[in-house]
Amino acid sequence: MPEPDQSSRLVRKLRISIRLTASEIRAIERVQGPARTIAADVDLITAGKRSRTVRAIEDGWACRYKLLSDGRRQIINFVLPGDIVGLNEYLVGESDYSVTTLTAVRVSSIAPRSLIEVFGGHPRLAIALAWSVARYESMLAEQIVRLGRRNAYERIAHILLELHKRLQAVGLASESSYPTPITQEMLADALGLSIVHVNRTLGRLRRERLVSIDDGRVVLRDVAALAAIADFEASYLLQRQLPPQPRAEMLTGS
Amino acid sequence: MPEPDQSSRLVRKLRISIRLTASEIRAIERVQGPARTIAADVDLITAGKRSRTVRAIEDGWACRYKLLSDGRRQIINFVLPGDIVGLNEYLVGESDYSVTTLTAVRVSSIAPRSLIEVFGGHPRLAIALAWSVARYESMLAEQIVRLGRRNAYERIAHILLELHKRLQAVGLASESSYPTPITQEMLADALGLSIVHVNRTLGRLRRERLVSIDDGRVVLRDVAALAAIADFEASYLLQRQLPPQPRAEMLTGS
DNA sequence: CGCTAGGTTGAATACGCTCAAAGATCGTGG
DNA sequence: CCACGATCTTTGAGCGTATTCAACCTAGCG
Repeated sequence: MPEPDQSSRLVRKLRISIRLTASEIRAIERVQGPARTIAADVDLITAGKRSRTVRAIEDGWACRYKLLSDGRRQIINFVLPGDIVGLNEYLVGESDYSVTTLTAVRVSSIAPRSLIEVFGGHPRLAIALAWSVARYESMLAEQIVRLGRRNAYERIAHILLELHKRLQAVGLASESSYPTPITQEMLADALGLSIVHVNRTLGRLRRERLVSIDDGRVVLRDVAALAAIADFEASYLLQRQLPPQPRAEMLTGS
Repeated sequence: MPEPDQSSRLVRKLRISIRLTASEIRAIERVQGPARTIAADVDLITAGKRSRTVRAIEDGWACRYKLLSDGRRQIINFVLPGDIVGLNEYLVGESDYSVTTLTAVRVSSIAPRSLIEVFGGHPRLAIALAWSVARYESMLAEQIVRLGRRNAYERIAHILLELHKRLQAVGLASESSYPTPITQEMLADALGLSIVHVNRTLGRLRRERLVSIDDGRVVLRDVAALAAIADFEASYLLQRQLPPQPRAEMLTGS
């Protein structure tokens, strides 16, 4: 029986792209401050305001969203354990979007300077981080395809599969199900649909024994059929293991 | 009379975020190889293939897109002069998306290694690049909002305004118009609409004397009205000038 | 026990799609 | 030089997906 993985979610996430050494793992855990808990429905980042804090999500869900002036809301993407929030905003100095917690969230702060110091000593970690930023871009691109060229039925199937893969990567999903705080309203705002239509479409998926969401848990009853419906291709999420000495020259310039 | 700006599009783009010194400008121009021309409808990057070339677009239009297995196409974003293509793909080693030229395109190659060397000597250039990557992410996020929460009329107004601002930034648009190779099919694929519906909606915008696209030129006849319709907020594109010594510590770790 | 948040359902409507056909422009080959 | 094909645009008609409005249900909580 394998012993349970006790490392932080951030470590688990970065591990996907690179096999980390013990010293690298310690280095990551050193940049993370002590974890603290933030309640649900609190803005981590507010649109239009300066943002100088970088955080790693340890537990709980958040989302990045934007409001139109008439109140319509669009969720850009969901933020899950293992994700880093605020790096982009720190860089630009101010955010165009808000990030809000959907549940109580356990986060640790990261001092950007200490991040840089660590990268100096562990260039492969810089690569792992750059990789994860690149994967974030791929997720945004896939969200664009989802909204632009998939119908409601396909969109829901697709996003539920994506969340499954992402949670699996950090050890938070079983083979075919995962706990979730997601409401039909959140799904509607993420998928560019109305609540009513999400409800009806979820009902159809349930009647067809493909997915159900009950009691805070998504159960994928037929992953293969769902993937076919959604034209789901997980490669944009999967991160291949880099070779022992990956393209370190990229960042060190050596 | 101000003399015309002869610098490369890449320099002009990077200049937006940072006031560049003469030596920095020379450094940028040194990393760019000689410009060469690529025909229209040629893939610069092909989905699923390894990609090791990084290019700066000097002239012409391209787009990043993805095909679903049944042939539906979604354009993720348009790639304009001044943009860099392939950095993300170089990092991940392989791309999930294709990038194809929409017109003949003049590009210069950038050797990633020389890029790193230059950053060593000019840390502010690294910041300018990171900034432009962050702005790219903002554009993807705004495309998500456009597709998820705007109707056809608003989407078209919004994207035409965005293209205007982006082209203005590199000196390719006048106060209220710009040349464009865009077809109604491209607009449809970018905005998640059918060609027919794009045609009808463009017709409406033309009849209302808001925009017209004629003879390869977009003419914005009433920018203020368009911005109101689209709820267009240019802040996600505008890049503020950094202070003389910007957060260089971020990248140098000093 | 009443409030709130979330989920469910029906009916009418509207936005956008598909299918179909035809006009316009341009390059090319007979 | 004109005909032909190719690409892009335009328009009509009918249909379907998704929206809006409205009402009602349920569970949790103060």
